Amino acid sequence: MVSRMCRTTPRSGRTGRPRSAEADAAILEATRTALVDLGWSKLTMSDVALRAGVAKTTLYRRWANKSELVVDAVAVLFDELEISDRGSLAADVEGVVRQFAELLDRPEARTALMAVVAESTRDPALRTRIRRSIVDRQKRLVLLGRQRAQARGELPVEDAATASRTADLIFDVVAGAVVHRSLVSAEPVDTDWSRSFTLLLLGGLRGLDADRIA
Amino acid sequence: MVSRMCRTTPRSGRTGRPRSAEADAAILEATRTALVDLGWSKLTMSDVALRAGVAKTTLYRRWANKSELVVDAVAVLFDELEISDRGSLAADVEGVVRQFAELLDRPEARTALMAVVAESTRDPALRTRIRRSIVDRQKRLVLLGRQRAQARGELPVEDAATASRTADLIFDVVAGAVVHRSLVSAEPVDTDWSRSFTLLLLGGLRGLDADRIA
DNA sequence: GGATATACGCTACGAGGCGTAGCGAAAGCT
DNA sequence: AGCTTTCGCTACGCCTCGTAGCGTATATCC
Repeated sequence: MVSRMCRTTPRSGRTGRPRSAEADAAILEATRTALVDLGWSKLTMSDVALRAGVAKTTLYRRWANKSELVVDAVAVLFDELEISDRGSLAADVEGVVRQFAELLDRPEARTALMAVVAESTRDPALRTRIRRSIVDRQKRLVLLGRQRAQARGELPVEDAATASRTADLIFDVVAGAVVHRSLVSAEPVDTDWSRSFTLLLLGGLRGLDADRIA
Repeated sequence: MVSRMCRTTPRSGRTGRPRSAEADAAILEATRTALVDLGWSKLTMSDVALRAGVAKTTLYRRWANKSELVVDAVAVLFDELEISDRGSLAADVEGVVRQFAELLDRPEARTALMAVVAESTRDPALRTRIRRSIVDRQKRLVLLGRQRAQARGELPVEDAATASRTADLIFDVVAGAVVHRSLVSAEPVDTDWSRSFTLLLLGGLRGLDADRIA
């Protein structure tokens, strides 16, 4: 639960007045509500500072720009995702797909996510920040799901290298498809779609195994 | 090939001096090179006007804002995609995946695509513009690929409703996965990945059929 | 306690983008 | 011709960005 919050170096030296943790929390909260009210493009640093009851300079002491601030503000939302054991791999996948879709329905998430990814195409530092605080942390869902499925005998056990590549593939397919469905196609991720998608994914996984055996 | 280019109404009444087609082309071209040089966030209307050798006011007579201009400038890139007949469904899918990945490697495409999608989450007009000029036009690839595969006997023929839903699903999975792989995970869409992904997808499609029969 | 070091709130500022208004000139159409 | 619309140009008000400078507050170290 220790959110790393790797903002502008808070000076590892420990002398002087420490940064206010309340200010941190207020700023991130204000950023989220500003995202809801205004969206990414109309969100301004001055507005966030005003909402947080903090001076604008305080924001710039912690975050270099809007993108980095928003990544930190939104990252915590993704920690709510979890893959609960529903008895079968299909049910587990379907559950996490629905959860992810609900997350993307929240205005602060949908407006921020694509925007920071777009920004990251020209900002390597931002890209690694996104990976560390959002993307990589969600791979746990894939790993856990696979682990459970293997324990149930639904999926074969693979060597480490293959397992890693397969997990990456699954992650891109699941996250990509859900994001594309809800943000680009702008169609609902309802029960029907989730079920069809899960069927497609699991069938595909069996195909991968079959290919490996053959 | 008639690019609809539905910008600010060019006055369907036909009297008066017509808009310069050269200006149109110069502006869109300038927008693409500006995207390469500066990226989405640092691209300015003034800069595009300068590059195009056109007054800034001319831009605003045609496009309401940066997002709409960029959508039109980038849309033409997607028309280059084609699904050539490579003899098998697997080869066809793999080919279009690689093509799409190459497109997303171009700096003007990668920086623009996510940005306008992000913007569209708060701008319904922009969203429909994106759908019409980019997304929907690419579904032809899915439809054509399926058609060929059915002719080869690789895929069963379905009724119209099922076919439409399946096509949408495939589209979201393919486009979503490739975008996520290259822009979010920032990993290369190389031969290995394309092959694994195709295997997963085709295996999944067989699974969908099996489920429908059972 | 005092010295030091940092964070904070505040004000002010220059730089630069946005989008519009108003002008005279150009280029079509009837 | 006369009408209509576009074009290039200049100028403008509004807003945001990100920084500098100041006095004050709050920590740690001696």
